[in-house]
Parts: sequence; structure tokens; C-alpha cells
Amino acid sequence: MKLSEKNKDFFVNVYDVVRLIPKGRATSYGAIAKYLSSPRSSRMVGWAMNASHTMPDIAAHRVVNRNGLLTGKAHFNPPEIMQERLEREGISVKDDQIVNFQEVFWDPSIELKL
DNA sequence: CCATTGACTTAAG
DNA sequence: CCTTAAGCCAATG
Repeated sequence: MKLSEKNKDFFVNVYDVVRLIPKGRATSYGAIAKYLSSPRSSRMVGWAMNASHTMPDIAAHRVVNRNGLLTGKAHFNPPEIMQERLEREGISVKDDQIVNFQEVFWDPSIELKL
């Protein structure tokens, strides 16, 4: 790996994965962290999402915690937009939680496999 | 430079 | 079902 690319990797990978999440599906911070070989770095995924506001085409609403709970909802503007976007894609949300989460869950470590 | 915080997760009591 | 604790690591004061 080139040294010039070394700096970025984690955050950039997070953005790439988020871009690959199919419409109507959702994944978790932990799943992304795990895919990036850092299963305990889910917080960094969240931090990357926090910075995603400055990035184009980052569907942060498709990333929730491992229970399908919309934990990052408060960071949207307005917060309700997160649930609205999910429902528009066909994902049912009840009480800030994704219904049938197990069905819409998209795990990069399985779907992208490699 | 040290302390605190956080869009998380797992384990333990 | 509840609270703590620990691990993770960039960002912020």
C-alpha cells in the first residue's frame, strides 16, 4: 500500500461502503467497522457519518445501530428527515426503530464478501 | 499535552 | 429491564 494513501483508509472506506448500501436496505455502524477489520471501532464510523455532511452522496440515514434503532436521528436537519427517507425507500420505521430490521439489514462483510 | 466526549458494541451483575 | 465498565480512536477544549 502506498504511503500517500495510508492516511485516509478508514474514513474513506466508510464512505465507500455507505455509497454501496442498496436503496431500501440499511446497515449498522458495527457491521461497517467489522468489514473494515476493526469490529470495535464502530464509534469511528459514527464520527465519519458526523463528517459526512460535508460529503456528497452519503446516505447516513441508512446507517443505524445494531438494533435497527435510529440513534443518529438527532444529527439530521431536521431530525425527522431520517425516518422520512427510510420510509420513502420502503423501510418501515416505528418508534425510531426499523421494523423487520433483520430483513432490510445489509451486512457489507457478507454482501460485499470479496 | 491531558481530559472529555461521542451517530457504538459487548459483556457482566 | 436496569446500570457499569471496557474497548475503540478522532476531535475538541
